[in-house]
Amino acid sequence: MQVSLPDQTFMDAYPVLTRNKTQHSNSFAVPAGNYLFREGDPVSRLYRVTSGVFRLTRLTECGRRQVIAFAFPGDILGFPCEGHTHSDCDALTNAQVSSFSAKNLDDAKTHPELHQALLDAALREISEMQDHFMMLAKKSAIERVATFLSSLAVRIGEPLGEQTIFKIVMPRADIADYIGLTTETVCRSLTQLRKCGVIKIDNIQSVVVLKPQALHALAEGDDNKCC
Amino acid sequence: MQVSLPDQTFMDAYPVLTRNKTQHSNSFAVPAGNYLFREGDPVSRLYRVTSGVFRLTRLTECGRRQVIAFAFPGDILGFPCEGHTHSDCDALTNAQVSSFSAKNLDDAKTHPELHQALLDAALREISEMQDHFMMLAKKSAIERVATFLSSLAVRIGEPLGEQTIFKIVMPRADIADYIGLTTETVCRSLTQLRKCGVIKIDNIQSVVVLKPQALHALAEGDDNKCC
DNA sequence: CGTCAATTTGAGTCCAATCAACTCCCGTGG
DNA sequence: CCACGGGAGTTGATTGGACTCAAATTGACG
Repeated sequence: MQVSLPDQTFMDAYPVLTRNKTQHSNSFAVPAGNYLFREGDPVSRLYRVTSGVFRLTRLTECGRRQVIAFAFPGDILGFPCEGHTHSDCDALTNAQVSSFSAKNLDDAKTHPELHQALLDAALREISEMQDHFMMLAKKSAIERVATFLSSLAVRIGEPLGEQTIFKIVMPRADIADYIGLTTETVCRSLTQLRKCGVIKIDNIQSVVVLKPQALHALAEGDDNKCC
Repeated sequence: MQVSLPDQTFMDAYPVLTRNKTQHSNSFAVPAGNYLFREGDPVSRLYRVTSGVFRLTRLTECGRRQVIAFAFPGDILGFPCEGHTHSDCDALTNAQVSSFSAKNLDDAKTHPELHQALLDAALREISEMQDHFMMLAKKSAIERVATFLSSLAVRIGEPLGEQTIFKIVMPRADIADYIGLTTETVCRSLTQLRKCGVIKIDNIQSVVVLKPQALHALAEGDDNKCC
C-alpha cells in the first residue's frame, strides 16, 4: 500500500537527501518493536525506509485493529493528512530510515519537484488501495492469502529459477489483520496452499512459491485452477 | 472516498475555472447512465462535480465488480495514476461537471497552488480510504450499513431538528458492492435498522435518521446499543 | 392496467469465526 | 545437557452470519 518512490525520483527532487546529514536530512536506526510515529502525531518529518520492515496500524474506538500496510525499503512513510499522521507505525524488524523535514513541503513553489513526486506517490498509493478494496470486499480466504503472497513475491521475492523465495517477517496475526481474516484462517489457507504444492514453507518465515502461475490464478479467483 | 475540495481552494488555485469557459475550463452536463470516463483512459481532463452523483467502479479479471466510491458535488474526479484513470466513472443521476485540462498539472512550478490542493485532496482521500479498509475488513453487515448511512448523512444530509434526512440515489446493488455485501444483506440490514426505529424509509430513496447517536454507535461497533 | 426491474422476504447452505487443544520453537535456568 | 515455560503457530470441532437460490412484493413507467 505504501508506494515505492524510485530512488532516482527522490534523488532528483532532493539530491541532498540521501547523500549527507543536514538539518533537512539524516539517517537513523529504528530497533524492532519501536515506533516511528503514532496516530495523530503532528507531521514534522517524512521517512524513507532504507532497510527493514515497518507496520502501519490503526485502532477503532472499539478496540479492533486494522493493519493498513507494510512498508519495505524504498517506501515513504509519514504522509500527513491535514498536518497529522493517520496511523501508528512501528518496526517489525531492526530498520533504518532516512528522514527529512516536512516543513519544506508546505510551499510547492520552492520544491515543485518534490511536490510532483509526492503527488505521484500518493496517486499511486490510491490506486493500490483500490486493489486492496477488491480483496477485502470480494475475495475468499484462500484468494486473499494467495494475493498477499503474490504481492510479497513481487515486492521482496528473490527469483529462484522459475520460482520465487522470500521471508514473511510479519506474524500471522498481522497478515490476518491486513487481509481481513483471523490467524487461524490464514494458517489454514497457507496449509492448503502447501498441500496443493503451490508453495513450500520451510521454517515459519521462509516461503518458496513453487507454482507462481497457480498462485496468481488463485489470487485472481480461478478457484478451480487448483486445490 | 472522493474527497471534497472546498470551493475556495479551487477558486484560489484556478480563479478562471468556475467563472467562464476557456480552453482550460468549461462546464457540461452528464446525463444519468453516461460515462464520464473509463478505466485506463489517458487522463487529459479533471472534473469537479457541480451537481448530481457519480459512481466509480472497477472490474476484476473474473468479473467481480467493486464500487470504489460515490462522488457528490464538490468532489474531484479523474485523478490519474501514471497518466491513466484507474476506474470507470458514470453518472447515477443527471449531473453537471466543470472540467479543465490536466496538462496544466504536469509542471508544479507553473501551478504550485493547484499542486498543493491536489496533494492535500489526495492525502485526505488516502485517509478516508483507510477508514473504508476498517469497514471492509472488520465490520459486520449491520455495522457496514450503519456506517454507510452515517457517512451519507454527514455528506448530503439535511438537518431536520435532531434528525437528518437524505436520499439514497444509488441502487441497493451499488451499496452492496461498495460496502462488501450482497443486495439481500443490505436490504435485511436496512429492515433491521427500520424495525429498531433507528431510521425511517418512506419510499425506497428517502431516508430519515431518527436516532443519529444510535446509528453512529452501531457504525462504530456498539452492537448491543440497540437492536 | 400490465410489464418489468428493483427491492424485500424466506429457507437452506456454506465459509470463516470462534473456542479449544495441541505442537513447535526458543530462550532460560536448573 | 535437559527440563521447563511461554508465545506463536497449527489443527480440530462447532457455531453463526452472510451468501445463495427462490419467491413475493413494490414501484416506476408506458
